[in-house]
Amino acid sequence: MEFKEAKNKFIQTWGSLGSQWGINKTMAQIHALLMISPEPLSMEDVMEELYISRGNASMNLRALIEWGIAYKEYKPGERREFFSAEGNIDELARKIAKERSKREIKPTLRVLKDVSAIEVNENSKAAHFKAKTEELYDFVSRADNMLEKITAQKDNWITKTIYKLMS
Amino acid sequence: MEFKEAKNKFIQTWGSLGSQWGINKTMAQIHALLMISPEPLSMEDVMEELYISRGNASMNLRALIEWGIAYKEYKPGERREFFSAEGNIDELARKIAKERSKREIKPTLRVLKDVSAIEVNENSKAAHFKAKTEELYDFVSRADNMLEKITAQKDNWITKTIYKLMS
DNA sequence: CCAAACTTTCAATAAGTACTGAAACTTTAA
DNA sequence: TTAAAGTTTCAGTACTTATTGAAAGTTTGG
Repeated sequence: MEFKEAKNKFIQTWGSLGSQWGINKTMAQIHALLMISPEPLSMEDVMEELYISRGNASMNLRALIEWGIAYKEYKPGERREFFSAEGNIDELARKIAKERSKREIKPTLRVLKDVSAIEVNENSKAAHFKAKTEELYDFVSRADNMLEKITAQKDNWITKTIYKLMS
Repeated sequence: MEFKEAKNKFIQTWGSLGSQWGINKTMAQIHALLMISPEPLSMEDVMEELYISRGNASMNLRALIEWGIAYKEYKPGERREFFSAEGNIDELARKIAKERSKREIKPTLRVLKDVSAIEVNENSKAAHFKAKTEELYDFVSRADNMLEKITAQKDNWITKTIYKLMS
């Protein structure tokens, strides 16, 4: 396999991985492209490499920046903006975990808390519902907590976690 | 909030959570319905509760069974099949983690291994690509490993993990 | 072996999501 | 202050994915 082929394969794979994880395909592809580029890229570069429109590039670059996994850069003497990806993979994973917790886990916890708060009399279906959703609330909040603890470890959190798990 | 309202809210929330995580909405909704039902449900029950067609119910029930998070049950004297959800949440999470690792992480690792195997001469772009994808391979395989270690712990793996992380 | 009860499949279609492209907006340098 | 360079927005459209529903398939009891 030569470079160009490998590069395309990587970008496609990262893109489809993204869509399986609720991140849109183009956003993940742009991220892949920035990650493997030694130099920051202009929006024009991104458009040309991925054959996408200006609008699409603009929206997804913005989303990447909001997630904190891409940065705008300015080159001296250049008017346009350049973009680069978060280079530290640990940090990348940490930011993704944080963002998903904020967007998905936290809202889910709120709903679980609400729905498990129903009053139950002798209705066995309602009682079962209350018990089950309470159990889920408990589980999800503990899992979220675990994720926070794992990613809070500064450098090499994966290695540190594996090490601790062996004890 | 009364039972019926809470129940709907829970099913909707679980459904949209599912689609954010690459599981289809109906599959997640059926799972939610089975989880909160004290008794196994027939396909007819599922169709009526969620207002979905027979085909849809059939396909998604099958998918849930393939994932190992729902079971077929037979009642004496009843010809039709009944369905129930995995009742143990620890086990549920473990099975989901396992399935996603198999479907997404493992194939990604294969691609990362392949693309990082390119030969590089003095081409700096290719060299950077190789380094970056090797780094990603390393990270992802360690993360997958960590997930396996965490979920391998028999009961209460979340609690155990949190405890170990505090050391 | 048959027909009734039930389940699965899949082509057609609906629903949902992402993308384009042109217009509006913003910034910069002269 | 202006126009050129660059960026964002969003309505319309294309593309993708999920769902229906009817036909085909399967199982069971008599």
